[in-house]
This record gives sequence, structure tokens and C-alpha cells, in this order.
Amino acid sequence: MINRPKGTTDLFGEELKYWYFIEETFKKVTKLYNYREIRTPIFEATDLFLRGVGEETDIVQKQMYTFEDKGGRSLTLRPEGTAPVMRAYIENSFMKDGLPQKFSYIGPVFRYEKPQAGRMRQFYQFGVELIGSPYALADFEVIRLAIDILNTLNLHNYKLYIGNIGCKNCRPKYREALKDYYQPKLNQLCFDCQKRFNTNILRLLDCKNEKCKPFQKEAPNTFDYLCDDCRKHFDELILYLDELDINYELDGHLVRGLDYYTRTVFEIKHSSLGTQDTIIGGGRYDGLIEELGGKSTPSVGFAGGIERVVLALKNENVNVPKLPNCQVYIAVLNEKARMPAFKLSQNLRGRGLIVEIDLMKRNIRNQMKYANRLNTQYVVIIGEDEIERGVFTVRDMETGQQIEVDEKWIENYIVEKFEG
RNA sequence: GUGACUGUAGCUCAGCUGGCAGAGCGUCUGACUGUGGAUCAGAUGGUCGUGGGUUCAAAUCCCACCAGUCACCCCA
Repeated sequence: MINRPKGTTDLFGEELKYWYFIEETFKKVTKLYNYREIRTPIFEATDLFLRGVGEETDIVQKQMYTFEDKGGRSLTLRPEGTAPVMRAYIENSFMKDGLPQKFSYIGPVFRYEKPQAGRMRQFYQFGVELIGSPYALADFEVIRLAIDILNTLNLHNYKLYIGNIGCKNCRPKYREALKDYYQPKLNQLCFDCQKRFNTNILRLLDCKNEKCKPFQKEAPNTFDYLCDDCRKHFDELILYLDELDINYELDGHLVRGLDYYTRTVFEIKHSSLGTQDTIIGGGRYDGLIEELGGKSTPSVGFAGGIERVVLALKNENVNVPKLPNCQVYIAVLNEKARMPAFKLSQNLRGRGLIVEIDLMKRNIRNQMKYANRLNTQYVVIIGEDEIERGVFTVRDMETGQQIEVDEKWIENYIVEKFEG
């Protein structure tokens, strides 16, 4: 037997009701904010991610599905959604339509990682990008939008964390402060952190090792090292959040895994999720477009993980819309009934009803059993008797009551049952 | 990439001091010849994850690999 690849899943049945709910909610809310959907390829030139996401990141170093096509081009299944949208923005000259440009996307992304709860190799993200505004107004809109999505999904047990990692001017100062702080403590840290001290010192801040945690509290805070412009930007965002009633927690140690972030970073975590608890993550990336060869353009956005939101919905026991059931089953008792049955099924479907008809040539008893399992609401029975007398038998599967309806009225009779 | 735990019927699992591969649920059929849900009966269903080893004999013991789950790492 051939199994699905590691870290992938088949989505079907009842599970999909969560997915439909999330996808529809995302589309509904982004539409209200006037974001336009963009669908980019699932694979891109490998260079896009090397330059966009950053050569030093874990994503690029060990998580990309990279392959060569028959023309010798190096391609990569997208490991995230932002770089492709920025590429499309540059390539299609969207700036010609004026700024800001606001895009939404939803689809699969791929990272070669060891699967665990809330982490798959092929997983699904929804996200938005707001391109062109350097102001905290834009950061605020994007955060407001993320919160609106979660609220519309009827989720409650989430928390917004706001950080600011500065810009290319002030971040080096902060990095230095961190080094000064950790240097004398180096031999008290875990092995990984001793390595990270040189490779990616920001990561020392969210190490979960018990040896390292005590030092994190006292570690320098990003907020204390912001330059004047970053400070102003930060204060402005906080003002909006405070005035417009968005609950958040400041996190001066919030760092993110992708290199392109500048200034505002944020994460929304759900309390029920265990270790993979970030359901939405985002921030500002003012240097990304320029890095990819476009004209320097500030941007901000976020991405959310659908699998994790599904878990959150389940854990919070949110009532999500049910999948539709079969509404009418047409039981066919002999071959003479076959044609009238087909005609009725087509007419009812034409009126918008979900109709199933016997395809297995089963006897009446087994057709009833099958209809019962479909959870269908009405069964129309057509047999020799009915054909001769020009009527159809309609059975209400809930009450068990049965009535004969003249064939002239059958269609309207059933349609009316589903109105009101 | 590292670690822990787990792989037996479609599903949930028992069998594990080595000795004929089992149960419940599901599915199909019948009791009920034109009527579902309840009940009863019968049937269907297995590469015991894969490969090797030990043994007269392996689902059971040993080794390797594969897969799943959770955690590390990292992130949505």
C-alpha cells in the first residue's frame, strides 16, 4: 500500500466543516477591509526565498523543499506566503494603481520539519499584506483585521503579543546590548544557546531550557534600544491599540524566525494549543521589497495557520456550521419507476435541493436503511403501485409519517417542506 | 536533525510467562416477498508496520528500518 507522505493529511468528511468555516470567515472579513485576493504559484525560484526569508533562517537552512526542474532551474515549494506576494507586486507593477495595495491569500505552504501537534510538512496559511504605508496606521489595521477574524470565528482564548525589534539603525545596538548582557553568563547557558550566541543571539530570548529562562527576565528589552523614529512608530501603534480597545501584552523579547521583519512584530497565541501555540504571526517588513529588487516600499502583514485555528476551534468547542446532508432520497422499487425517478431528481435539484437516488438497485428495505444512514429528511418512494395510480409516496424520516402525493404536485410539495 | 512512546480486521482494542489470529463496533445479507432507526442470526473482513535474527515453533524475544503520536529545535 502507498501511504501519504509524512507530515501530510487527507482532509475529508466532518473535519472539513472547520476548514470551510475558517476559509469563509477569512474571505468575509478581508473583503470588509477591502483586501483583494492574490493567488501566486505554489513553487517559486529558490532565490526568492534565499533573499526574501534570509539565508541564515532555519526555513532556508533546512526546511525547504527544493528541486531542479527539467530545464535545470532551482525551484522551491513555497515555505511562506509573503515573499511570493511581494514578488508578484514587483513583477506586476501593482504600484501603478496607487498605494496602499492590500492583498489576501490562502493556500498550502511547505516546510520540511518533523511533524507534531499543530505542525505539518504541508500546511495551510491565510494571510494579508498591506503594501505602501510606513505609518503605524497600517500596523494597526492589520492587527485589527487579525483580531476581527478570530472574533468572527467565535474564538476567545487567545492573546495578542506586541513587540518591536527596531530597524537597521537601532537593531545592531540592541544586539550588542544583548551580547554584553549574555557574555559573562555564557557558560551557564544551555549548549544550544552557547551556539546561538554567535549565530542568532536574538533567539536566546525565547529558549525554553530551564537553565536559560532565569536570564531572560533581566535581559535587555528591545523597547529600550529603539531609535527615535522606531520609538515614535511604536508609541503611535500603542496609542491606537489602547484607544480602540484591543487587548495586548507588550513583549520586549518577542523575536520572529524570518529575517525580513522590522519594527512591529506580533503574535497571537491560543492557550489550548500546547507548544505550537501561535495561531497568527506577523509584523512589518520595510526592507523586503527593496531586497527583492523593487523600489523601497514599507509593508506590513500577517499569516495564520489553518490547522492550528482548527485545533483552537475544537478545543474551545466552537459551534461551526454543519455540513449539508442529503435532503431527499428517491427510492426506486422497480425498473418502470426508474425514469420518473430520474426526472423527479433532476427537477428537485433544479429547485436547489440535495437529492440522491438509488444507484445500487437495492431492495426497498436496504434503500431505506441507506437513506437512514444518509440522515436524509424525506424519502420519495416510487414503485409499481405509484406508477399505476399516478402518485408518489413521501416518507418523513423523522416522524415516520407517510403520505401519497399526486405526481403533478410532488415537486412543489417537497420544495415547500424545505421553505420556512 | 535529536529523544520518548506506539504500530494486530475499515474503527477501538485484547492476545505479549513463545504453541491454530480474537472481541466489540462497522459493513453486507437474512429473519421482515413494498418500508429506516431496535433486536436476533449468518457472512465479510488480517503481509499481526516492513525486513532480518533466535527457536522445533514468533503477533509475542532480539536487531534494523519504516510509519504514527508527543516533546526538543523551529514556527503558522
